[in-house]
Amino acid sequence: MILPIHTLVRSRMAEVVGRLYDIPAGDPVLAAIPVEPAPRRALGDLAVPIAFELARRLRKPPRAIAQEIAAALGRIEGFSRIEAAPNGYVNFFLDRPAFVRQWLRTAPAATSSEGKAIVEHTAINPNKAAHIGHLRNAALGDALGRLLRFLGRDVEIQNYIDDTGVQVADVAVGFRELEHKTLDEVRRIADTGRFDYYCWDLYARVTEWYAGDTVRLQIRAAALHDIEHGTSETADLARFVADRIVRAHLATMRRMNIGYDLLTWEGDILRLHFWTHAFEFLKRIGAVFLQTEGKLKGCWVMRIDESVADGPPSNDTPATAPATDDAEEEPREKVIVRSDGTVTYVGKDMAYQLWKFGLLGRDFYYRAFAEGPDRLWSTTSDPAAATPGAPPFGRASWVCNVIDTRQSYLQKLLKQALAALGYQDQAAHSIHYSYEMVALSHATARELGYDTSGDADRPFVEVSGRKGQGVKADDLLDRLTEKAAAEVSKRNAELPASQVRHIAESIATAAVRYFMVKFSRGKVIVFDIDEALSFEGESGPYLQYAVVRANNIFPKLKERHGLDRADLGSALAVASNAVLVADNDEAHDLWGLVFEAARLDEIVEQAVRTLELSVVAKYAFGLAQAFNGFYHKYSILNEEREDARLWRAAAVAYYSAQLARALDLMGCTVPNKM
RNA sequence: GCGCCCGUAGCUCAGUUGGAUAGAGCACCGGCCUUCUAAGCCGGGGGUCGCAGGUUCGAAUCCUGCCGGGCGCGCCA
Repeated sequence: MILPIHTLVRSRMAEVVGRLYDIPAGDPVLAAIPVEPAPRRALGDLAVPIAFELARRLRKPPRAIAQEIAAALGRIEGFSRIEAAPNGYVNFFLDRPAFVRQWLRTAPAATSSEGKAIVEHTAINPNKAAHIGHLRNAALGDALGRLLRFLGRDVEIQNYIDDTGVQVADVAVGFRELEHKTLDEVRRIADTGRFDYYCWDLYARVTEWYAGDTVRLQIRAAALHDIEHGTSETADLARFVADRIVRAHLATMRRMNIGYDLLTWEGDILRLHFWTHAFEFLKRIGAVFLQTEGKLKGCWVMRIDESVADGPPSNDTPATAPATDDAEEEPREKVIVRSDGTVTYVGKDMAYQLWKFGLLGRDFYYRAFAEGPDRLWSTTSDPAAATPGAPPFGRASWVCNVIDTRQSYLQKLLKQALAALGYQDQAAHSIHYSYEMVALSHATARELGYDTSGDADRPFVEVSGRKGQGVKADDLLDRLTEKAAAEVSKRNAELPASQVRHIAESIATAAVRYFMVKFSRGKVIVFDIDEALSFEGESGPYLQYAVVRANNIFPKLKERHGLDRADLGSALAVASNAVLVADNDEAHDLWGLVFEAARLDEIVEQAVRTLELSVVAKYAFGLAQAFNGFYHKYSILNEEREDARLWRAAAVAYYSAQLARALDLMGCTVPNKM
């Protein structure tokens, strides 16, 4: 664990500096002492630049201060050396042998006393196949859940299903009006082919059909009404479509190693009158009110406070808040309940959010949606359909909604509604995990045969389910699997087809998942098919390969030297430390690999704190690079000095375990061959 | 118009709390498979960090203004 080391360095530093220069304990200089990884192992492991900060105050050159601090620190348990660099850094050298021996033992599982965290992600409209935009969402959401669990948090993953929205209604209308199909006929289509692909095309056709004559929009409105209330054929059709498409999405996500704890259906929120309940709250408190004049007359609206921050709450309120003295600027109002009495998406979401925090005073019924090793629960509004034994869902202390940045405005409203109801704490723990969208590069759009003339002067082409324009998730996975299978067969001619297939699937998944997290979240991914299909350079397969090669060493080590991977720890206990503590490239390179591998915990902590998961991807890649360099430079099996062989094997064993953990955090598995 | 995001090598992107010589992948050029898997490694060329001010011992990073691009701001979700 590297974290306690930072803490140790910080506290000893604060103590010594405070004593040396008579600085009180509360001084900001001592409150947050920066501890950085040193740029090169020859310079040290941890570096503290505090002397620069003190230089002006003490009117002394940084170098002299650093020297005084280093001398005063003396010896600290766990460090072999502490020295002042000529430029003013105080550098800490870890006791290498002690740490390698310690790290080689299995790391204790982290535990957290914080309450349950709910992560909502995926939430694809159940009316068409999943596309690459949805993959980014799911890859990020799933990885976030894994990171939180890594930190010991109790995590619940929810997938929201909008089964009563316009998108499902549109496909139901398509089957009825364009294809004149009965429910039984639609069922036959679903049973005999790729239903999500079929609906993908149908949805695009319906969109065009509406555009052909706007009168047809009334049909949509009627269908929507039917689905929300009625037990009509259209409602049955919509129910069927939603159920089948959800199952298709689950299958797609399974290929990505993504699963859920609970499916929450919007229809259940409606039927259980969650909204009615939430509405009473909001009315009583005055958070929503009936507009009696203007164009919003007859609507229940919420006044929008533009000052509500999007990110984590900052406690320093800006004293210089810009005075909105312009009277002509009328306050923004957001419709929550339409004049016809129906509730908008925002309203339903508020009720859902309140439920997530256990604030609604109502609960769903639950049914088992899928059995098997990863049992999946689903909400239901029918007590008779409930399955006994459901765990206590909801009641979280931290809620994170993974939704792209285009919904920032609505997520802000959600937060504000909680605050307006007096739930300041929950509002502060209502997190919008916002990320930028996925678009298509012109080259890829052209390759897929889309008409991009409308986007000719734009930097990229929009992905649009409505237009049926995009790369389907399963198509991408299929292409990757096919390509990976060819590569695996090429290298392992003796492998049976089933095993090739299995490995290829693992590679394909890693390729997609790594691709989706390697970009920082604020960056638009301009999806280029050739780039995504690459297995070289900074890619998931590169990382997998770096673990596979390392793991291959151990059976041979056992065979040739009779040394078991599990016994490295005890073998090291009697090995000489010389190869690790020398001041030469060999020692620095060996230690460098181990030290880098040990930074995983720190990286995870940073990724969760900043909600920037790309740091995990970048770290894993850098670690793989470090190993590949080491692998080429230093042999293990052919190393003649026994101590060196032992330390190297230990370093590689530790590295490979750590990189495998990092890969697992991104939902990637490690094949035994590639 | 208002709000949020982006601008770093030819292309795609990293750059942590402001800190040591601004890095990586792709592409390009040159090397390395009788030695643990070449999905790899080593070397090379390639930079006004959008522009201009400011703060600081120190700025790609923080502040202000501007320029360019994207996305929001609906009785859609």
